[in-house]
Amino acid sequence: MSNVDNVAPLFKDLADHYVACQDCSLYRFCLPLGLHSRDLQLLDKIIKRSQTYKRGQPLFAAETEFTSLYVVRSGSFKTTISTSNGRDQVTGFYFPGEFIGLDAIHQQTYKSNAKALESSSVCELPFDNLQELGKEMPQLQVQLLTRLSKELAGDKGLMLLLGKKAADEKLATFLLSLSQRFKERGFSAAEFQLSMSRGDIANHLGLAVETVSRLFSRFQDEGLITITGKAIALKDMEKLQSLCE
Amino acid sequence: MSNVDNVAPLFKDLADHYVACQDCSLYRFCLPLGLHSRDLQLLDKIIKRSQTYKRGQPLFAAETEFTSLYVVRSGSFKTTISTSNGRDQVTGFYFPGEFIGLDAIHQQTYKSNAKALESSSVCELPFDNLQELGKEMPQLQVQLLTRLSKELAGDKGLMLLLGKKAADEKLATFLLSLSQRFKERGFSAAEFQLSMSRGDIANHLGLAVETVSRLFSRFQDEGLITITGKAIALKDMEKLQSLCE
DNA sequence: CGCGCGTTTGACATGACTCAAATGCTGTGG
DNA sequence: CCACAGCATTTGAGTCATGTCAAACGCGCG
Repeated sequence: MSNVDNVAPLFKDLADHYVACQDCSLYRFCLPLGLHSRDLQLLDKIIKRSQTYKRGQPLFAAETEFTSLYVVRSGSFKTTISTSNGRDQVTGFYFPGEFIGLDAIHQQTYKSNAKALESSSVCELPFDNLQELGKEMPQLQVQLLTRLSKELAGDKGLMLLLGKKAADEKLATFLLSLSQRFKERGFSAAEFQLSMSRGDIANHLGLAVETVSRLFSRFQDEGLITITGKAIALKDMEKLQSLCE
Repeated sequence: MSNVDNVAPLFKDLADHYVACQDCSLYRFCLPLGLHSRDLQLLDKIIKRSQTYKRGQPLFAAETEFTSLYVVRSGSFKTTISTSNGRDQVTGFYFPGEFIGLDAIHQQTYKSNAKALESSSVCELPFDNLQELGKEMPQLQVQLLTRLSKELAGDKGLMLLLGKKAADEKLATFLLSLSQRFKERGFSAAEFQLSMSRGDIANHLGLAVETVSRLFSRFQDEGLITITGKAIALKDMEKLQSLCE
């Protein structure tokens, strides 16, 4: 049994077969929210439910032509950007219902790399078609605007984390942010799987792998969490929360 | 003579009197770009050209109701977000033609504080009116989307800076980014005024004030820059550039 | 079953922060 | 217009959190 299947991907039921937006279990977190039935069907037609992506497989690469936005359908992804000398920063993790590629709109070029963290699938939204549709569906444009704004606000929070927080505060903030996102999707806020590696977490938080590893150990010793491999349980949310300020 | 007037604010000519979009010297960097003449006039009508803001004066405060987007007309602003225990992070500096408040759309609440860095003025765009207009002007929505995407891309770059760069690389990157933005606006890329304090720069880059001060001195010793007070001249762009990777 | 990589743990080095103090600039009030 | 008060900036010395290097471990995959 592969590592990938070992950890059941989120919303795995959506991975392999066609599901129209209106029947999709992600509907209430997703773009079409608030569209009328007729509009929904039009949107449905431009969505490409593409193949699945295996762990490590790129969804798109930096510096390639921007064609589509993607919404995670099942599994998870990470995005990274790189300096010219090869250092890179994990800019985000993406879970079902979340958009990937929003930062590519303005230059019509992807400026990040996006990779699957586990077996995953996406809904592909060809941007030109989406914009055509947007002309007749203001509500769709509003949704897009809102999504962009939400990611922007999240990134400002990350800037606070990266610029002002100590290592333990960073990790606590990260864990609670994941927890919150799983909770919103109807999963346990206290127990979940970390589909990304320690290296990815460390990179994302601006820390060394060793620091993250040591912190996981310390948090466990202090009774804040239980962690075995990729499975984590948050045991003392209040203390974690108090670490975040 | 006050400090504020000492340093001539950018686009000061726009500060005090009414200028229609089509006559505005910022037109080609601004929202209305690409709108038809008729649409431009409609947009013009919803814009509030509000009073000027003095140094330190808030444009809006975090946790207050979101009503408007703002475009800087003259001068400059900074935005900050805070942890619950009072630490705060400068999330951005804003110059003429740039949008402030885009991260507030999704929750209809400002989540940052915005403050003038010098005597400044803005165009206020009441969001509800803007959305009304957007329904009949897809081009306007596209512009908005593009602006949001651009800021998002910039923030990803800042995450790379905050997470992966050493102090001197951070400062070099910051200086060149300012240089680039001034250049785009038709100003000298090599010589400009730093309207923000050393403290603001340090905070924005995730450094201590002392570190920034020392780096300015070092850069000067090494012939990379000349700096006296708020006036800076970039003397060796290539070396600065090589520090950024 | 064995190789390889991700993870953990330990020892040490160091870049950047903190504390402290001198200096300079700015805005204010006389 | 000048003098003073207060804040911003610079510079120096010492500390510390986190990174780097190194090695052992163990899980997962072929």
